[in-house]
Amino acid sequence: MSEISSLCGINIEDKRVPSIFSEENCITQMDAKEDKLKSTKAEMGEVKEENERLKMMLENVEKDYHSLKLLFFDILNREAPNKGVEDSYTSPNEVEEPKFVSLCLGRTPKEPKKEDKTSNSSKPKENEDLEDNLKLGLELVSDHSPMNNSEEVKKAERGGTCSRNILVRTKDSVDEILEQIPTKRARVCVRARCDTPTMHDGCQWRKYGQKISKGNPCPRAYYRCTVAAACPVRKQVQRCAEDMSILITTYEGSHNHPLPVSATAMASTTSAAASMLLSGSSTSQPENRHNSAPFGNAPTLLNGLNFSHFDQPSVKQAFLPNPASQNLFPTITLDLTSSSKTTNFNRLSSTYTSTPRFHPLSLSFCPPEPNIIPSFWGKGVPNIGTMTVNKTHIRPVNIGNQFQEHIYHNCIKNQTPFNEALAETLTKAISTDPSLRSAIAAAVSSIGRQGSINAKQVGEEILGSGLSLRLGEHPQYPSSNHLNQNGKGCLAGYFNRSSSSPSSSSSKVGNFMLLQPPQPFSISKRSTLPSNVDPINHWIPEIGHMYSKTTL
DNA sequence: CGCGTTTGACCAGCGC
DNA sequence: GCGCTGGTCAAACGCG
Repeated sequence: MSEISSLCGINIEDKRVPSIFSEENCITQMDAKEDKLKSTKAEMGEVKEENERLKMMLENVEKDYHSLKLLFFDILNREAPNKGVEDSYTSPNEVEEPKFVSLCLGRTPKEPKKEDKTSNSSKPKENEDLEDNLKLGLELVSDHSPMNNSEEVKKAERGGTCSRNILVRTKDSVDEILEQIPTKRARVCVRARCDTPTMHDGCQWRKYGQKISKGNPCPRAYYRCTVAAACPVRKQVQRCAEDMSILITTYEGSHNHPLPVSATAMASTTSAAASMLLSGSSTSQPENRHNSAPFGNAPTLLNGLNFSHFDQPSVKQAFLPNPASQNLFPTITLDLTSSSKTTNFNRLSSTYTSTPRFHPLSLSFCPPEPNIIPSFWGKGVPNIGTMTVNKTHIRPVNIGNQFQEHIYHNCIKNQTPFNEALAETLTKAISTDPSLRSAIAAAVSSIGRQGSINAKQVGEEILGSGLSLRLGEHPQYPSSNHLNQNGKGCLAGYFNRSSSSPSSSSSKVGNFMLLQPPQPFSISKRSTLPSNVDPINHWIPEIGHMYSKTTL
């Protein structure tokens, strides 16, 4: 009763209750309040149900998160021995599918500077770094930690936080490990021919600064992503001093927001490149350093792409607009130009004298020698797709990918022409490496945009015309060897195959949408990984990672 | 007037 | 410690 009375807002005992309040009025009001109470209770019930549902969802998410963690470390544990093994290649039929691909380009705020301050006053020495990398890489195999924790942290910080190595070594503490994952911050440098001040990559950028950097008369512009308020992604844009038509765009960080479809191509490119970098940059084996070609940093063929691994102390950074600062971060360069020759690596390499903490990777689509391999992009389109073949550049480099070795072994063991080996390997690479697929897709998309050609059109041209991308048979190609000229092709065949799969995240055949990275899927979807999710690419938006795993 | 760009100042890291 | 350099900030400016 007291409850009801209180609900009426009337204090029955209150002597000040006006006499005009008749009992009838009070009862009417009480009825109204009771109705209100009932409705409130009903609402509370609904809220409780909703709460229960949310709890269940949270539990599912936590379960999923836990299982993913377990899976993650299971993969790491299985992958660790392979990484260190001298020859991880088994057989063409046993090409290991990529377990997962991290697309995190470094989500952490600008912690390195602070950490550097507090970690160790002693300055890093390149040899130490190299040794550190080597040590850490070996520890991946041995799972043995000769260093104490503080040393470990110092080394990690000085060496650029090789989080993956730390991961393996401290796998007992999963949460602690996961916290360290984002500490490795990668940069992706994209070189592309572009007439406009900046490359159109689909994102919204706000310029916040411009500087004249040393060694380049062209100013460097600094941009922030403005798609989301707190997006940490930044990019630096600078014209190449050697060739003003080349625009060097360096991306840093990962978007913390859904990307526009038009932006996913470049984002996936940089992410894929960064994932390659992060997955392999720390596991260079010493023999690679010593057995390198005289070029040393000669681009090595990986997945049919020119992949330079600058892992020699003498090798300086190339193509990087800000060599000094970028040493703080692992950097991968995607060369989407066609003019740069292999020699550029040498020439530019000597331009900079700083010692990289990280050994930048260059993912080049350019021919080291002209006319040595068919380029397969059409005229009028920036020729970024020139697959390069040059035997002298082939050497197995353990950068976390077996494809290169695959090619190598195909050539050596099977006595097959390199080009055929490449064709076979590339096909397999594309079919098994989602990051590569994404990179190629994005590259093609960006071609379309840069060349004022609709990417969709390009894709349709390529896919719809039944292409002939027989990479190994360049004599069949005329000088230009454009992919979209005629014929049928491995790439097209693959893309068509992949797109025809009902489980593919994007289903448009003959449209380059199919090459876009999978759209972020919701938590509820992630918890069960339904069949309509791309079984290869799983985008985890919350942590900015793309997991590529067929059996997640 | 709002938004984006420009540009000089400031700060931090690094090498000498 | 000092100077150089890269990166960032923020006020001024310009444009629609």
